[in-house]
Order: sequence, then structure tokens, then C-alpha cells
Amino acid sequence: VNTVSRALTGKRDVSAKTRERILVLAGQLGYTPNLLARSLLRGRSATIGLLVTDCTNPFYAVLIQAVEETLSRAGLGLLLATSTEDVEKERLAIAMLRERRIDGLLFTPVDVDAPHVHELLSGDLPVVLLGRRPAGYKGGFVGTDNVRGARLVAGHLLDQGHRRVAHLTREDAASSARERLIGYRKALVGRGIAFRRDLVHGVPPSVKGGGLAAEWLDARATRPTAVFAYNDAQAVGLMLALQDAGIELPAGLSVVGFDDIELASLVRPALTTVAQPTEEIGRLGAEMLIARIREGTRSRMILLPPN
Amino acid sequence: VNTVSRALTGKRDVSAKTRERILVLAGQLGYTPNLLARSLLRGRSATIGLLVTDCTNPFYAVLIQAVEETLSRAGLGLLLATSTEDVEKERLAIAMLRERRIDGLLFTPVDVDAPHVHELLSGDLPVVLLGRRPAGYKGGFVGTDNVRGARLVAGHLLDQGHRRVAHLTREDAASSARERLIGYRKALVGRGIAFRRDLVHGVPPSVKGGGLAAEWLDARATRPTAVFAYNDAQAVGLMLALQDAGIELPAGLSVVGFDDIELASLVRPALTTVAQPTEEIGRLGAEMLIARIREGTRSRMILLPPN
DNA sequence: CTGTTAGCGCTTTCAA
DNA sequence: TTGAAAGCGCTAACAG
Repeated sequence: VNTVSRALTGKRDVSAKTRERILVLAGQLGYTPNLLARSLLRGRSATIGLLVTDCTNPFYAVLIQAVEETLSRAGLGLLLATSTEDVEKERLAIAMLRERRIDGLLFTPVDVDAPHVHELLSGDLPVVLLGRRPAGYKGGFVGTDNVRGARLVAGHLLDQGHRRVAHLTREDAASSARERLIGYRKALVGRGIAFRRDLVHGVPPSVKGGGLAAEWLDARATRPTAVFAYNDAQAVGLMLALQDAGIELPAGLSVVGFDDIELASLVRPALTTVAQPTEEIGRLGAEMLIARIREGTRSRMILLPPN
Repeated sequence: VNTVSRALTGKRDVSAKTRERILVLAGQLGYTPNLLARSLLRGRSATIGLLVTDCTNPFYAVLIQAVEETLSRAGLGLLLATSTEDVEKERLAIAMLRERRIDGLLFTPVDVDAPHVHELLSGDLPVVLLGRRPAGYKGGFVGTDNVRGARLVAGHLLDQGHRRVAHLTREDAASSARERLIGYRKALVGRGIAFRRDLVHGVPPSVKGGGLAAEWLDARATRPTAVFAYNDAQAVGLMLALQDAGIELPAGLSVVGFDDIELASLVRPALTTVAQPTEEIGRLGAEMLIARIREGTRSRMILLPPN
């Protein structure tokens, strides 16, 4: 048994003849090593967990793809789980992944302040957070500089002369929403314009949410001249609702988004938006986790500039 | 050790008092059962593999989400791999999944006639194919009735009076493309219109591919009055290329697609298309595989009607 | 009801 | 260079 093991894993102390014989036979018999047994012994499963909120979201779809490619190049497997923005489902998913003894976890928390997230981050499992992080967190993280991105794109509207710029946000606990709100505020304040709470409105971060925002706009006495949406899906939903109501864009309302998903370039007029380096987030996150697991490299915070 | 195992897995022969003591202690110690060890013993890993070509494609994104939710409800893990439409990467991915001893595989082959696919399908691992299948295959499959869908949507164009209807296809070995071509042909022949090879053109199944198709159209002497695209991405790419060239739609050209991805409803004019019941494909595929693994139910072919 | 033993397939250590 | 033995954490079978 031992000699076979040594031959197949390419160790030195096997004669060329024996190795040859073993490899041929293994091929004929269709032998596939059992990684479960190896993992049990070594205490490492060569498998990474990825826990996101929703694969359907194009941002996560791209992220998953980038992570998968990076891991597979490193010979690691990918256990995927989704929380569908549900804290309880997230808790169960983490338990499921831990039972399977993942070597590390890439994770987008639903609520960065949930107790089980805190527990996870102070535990032994190597974790790299993607895109969302608790305030004051010092561990591994890769994400977009949301504050900067929001300031950029909201500032763009202001620089075009808009003074009543509304901001669509989301109502759940996503840290990205808080950060984009801060950037929006900074853009205003930096230009000496007062921040007005009543120009901020929370809707779901989806095309449908954008549609709801159109109703909110309609119900207001003085209409904003521009809107900075939390993400592209909202922005497109808003644009379409307005266009379908016969409003000409961008004359009737200027809209900017966030994410630069493919869709942003496919609507007309094309959506002005700020790009998250999504692929890079996935790749760097996976690489950071691999370095942590293999070399024990301490994980850092990487804030990528938006574009 | 045994008593602890029995208590945690909820077996009967443990006194209530002992069980209580064990559960409390396990909680305090943060004990998580090691599924690798259990799997090694039982010969089942409680984990399913899902091998798709590309997570970025919205069709697969929805599929992955549906599969994940079905599996997690059944207490199963999901090992995800992607082939990026590359046959060799696909072969390696299958080996990777087998090493990890998945209990079954949900699979979208790049090329249904590749030797390693044949080998896989005649092996012992329970497999359910999604969306694509080899000719004459008799095992587990869930997919859309592409022939019927194509006939439906191409027929729609013909019924509107179009006579020169072109078909965009893809050039690789995807069985879905062959089937949609057959449906297109049937729609023509059923109405007594001759099939013309020169009205069929292969481009990549993406927005960009649709853009290429616009160039192909321009280069033709007599222009088709309508186009049936392989999928929505192609259709949208074509529409945008024409619109950006100043052509009015649908007056200048009628376009229909296939898939009914979200994007189809977000372009203007909204794209006429035929819906694949994507979520259902994912859910039924996963359920079929679970039934096969747990009850030994023989897997069938399920051809879902398009919409 | 509880404890002991064996063994899943592999790799590490040590002996031949 | 090869083989034998031990043990990773768990559960099935059986003894107490």
C-alpha cells in the first residue's frame, strides 16, 4: 500500500520500474485517490468554502467565476453556499461548510454585526471577507473603496450642475450601503451643499427596487434633478420606469449607478456608473486566503480603487 | 466515543441524562462533527458536484442558485466547478470532483461527444445532465425542449409574414444549438418555406457575438427581414449594434431570442423570446439526482416545455 | 444503556 | 527500495 502511495504522489524512494508498473495498473483500474482519507489524515481538505448572498446577482456571478478559476489553478476545490440574504440560512451554511472541514472561507456576510459572524472571525478558520466588513475589523478583506467610488460618481453629478441629487440606498445591514452613503455625503459637503435626509431613500438593490424608487420620486413635491443609486440594478429599474412613463432621459433625470455590470452598457442611454474591479476582488481574495493557508501569511485589508 | 456519536446523531439507545450532558458539553466545546471521517466510513460524502461551463452566464447563475437551494434543503453540500467551455479543463474538473468522492454530479458538458463524457456516463457515478445531452443518451437529463422552443419562436416570425428569416447559431458542439437549428428548420418546412443554408450564421453566444452578426448582415446583398438568435445575449448584441447604427427596431429588423434572461425585458423594444424554465431545470435536476442516490430511483429524461 | 473493537483509505514513521 | 504498523475521526456490530 505504502509503495503505491509513494509512487502516485511522486515521492523519490521508489524504483523507476516499480513506479511504472504502478502507474500503468492504476490507469487500467481507473484508480482515483480518495481525498477524504488523505484529508482526514492530514487535517486539510484542499477545499475552500465560498459563501455569498445570491448567485443570481451578476456581481456575485463574476466573483464566483474568478474565485473558482483561481482555486482550480491552485488545485483546490470550491464548496459553494448561498445565504439569500437570510441571516439564519447563513449560520447553517457556515456549519455545513465547517463540518466538511474547509481549509478556509471566502465570505460575504449578510449582516456584518451578526453574532455568528463575530464568532467566526474570532475563531481559528482562515477567513477572507469580500466586499463587506464589520467596522473596526482588522483581518483579511478585499473590496472596493465604496466611499471613494460614491464620492466620485455623486461628485460627477454635482459637477454637472445638479444641486438636488437624491441617493437610493438599501435598508438592510450591508456595510457597502453605509459606505456609499458616506461617500455621497462627502461629495455634497465637499462642495458646500447641505446633506438632506429626505433625499435619501431605501429600496431593494434590484431592478424592481429601482421601479419602486420611481414611485417615491413621483410622490415628492420638488423633484430631484439627479439620482445616485446604490447599484446598477436599481439605476436601470428607475430609468426604465421613467422611460416607460414617457420621460426623456437624461433630460428628465440624470441617473448614475454603481458596479458596472454588463447591463449598464446595454441600456440606452448607457448608464454612467463606477466599476467595481469584481474579478480582481475574487482573484485577490482567493490568493490571499491561499497564502494564509499555505504560507501562514497574515491576511491584510485590500481596498481597491473603483473605476 | 460511541455514546457521544449516538447522542449527537440522535439515536435511541442513550439515556436522556447522558444525552443532555453530551449536548451541553459539545456546545461548550464548540464541537463540530468531522464529515470527512463519517464519509470515509459510510462511503458517501453528502456532497454533490455541479459542473457548468460559466457562472457569468445568467442562465447558469440562476441554475446554480436553484441547485444550491435544493441541495442545502436536503442537507447536501455543493462542490462547484467550471469548464469555461474548455474540454480539457472539464476533464480535470471531473477528476477533481471524483477525488473528493461526490455522491453524484450535475453536469453541462462542453462537448457531449467528448470521450471523457462517454466514459463518465457509462461509469458508476450517478450523473444528471442539464440542458445538453449526447444523441441517443438514455440516462438522467433535465432540459428545455429546444426543438419545440425554436419552432415556436421562429414560427412566430413567419406567422407575422416574414419570409427571409435568418438564424444565428453557435459554432461549438453544444447540443442545444443543433436542436434549435432543427426547430428553426421545422418551422420553415412546416410552412412550405425552403431552408437556406446561407441564412444560418455561427457566432459566439454572447452580446459581442450578436455584434458580429450585425456585420454579417451588413455584408449580405439581400437582407433578411427577421433574425432568430441562438440566445438572448446574441439577440441583444445584434439589436444594440443596429440601433447604434441608426436603424429603427423592430421596423428595420425583427429579432427574437431564446432563454428569457432578465436582460430581455430591460432592452427597448423589449425582446421577444422564449423562456427556459431555468429554475425548474436546476431544481428538478437536483431532485432527480437525490432520488437516485437515496432511493436508487432510476433517472429519467425530463424535457420541459419552453414558454 | 454503555463501552469495546474493528475498519473506512490514506500517509507517516520505522523496520527489514 | 520495500513492507509493516499505527492512527486520522467516525460509526456499525457486538459484548457487557
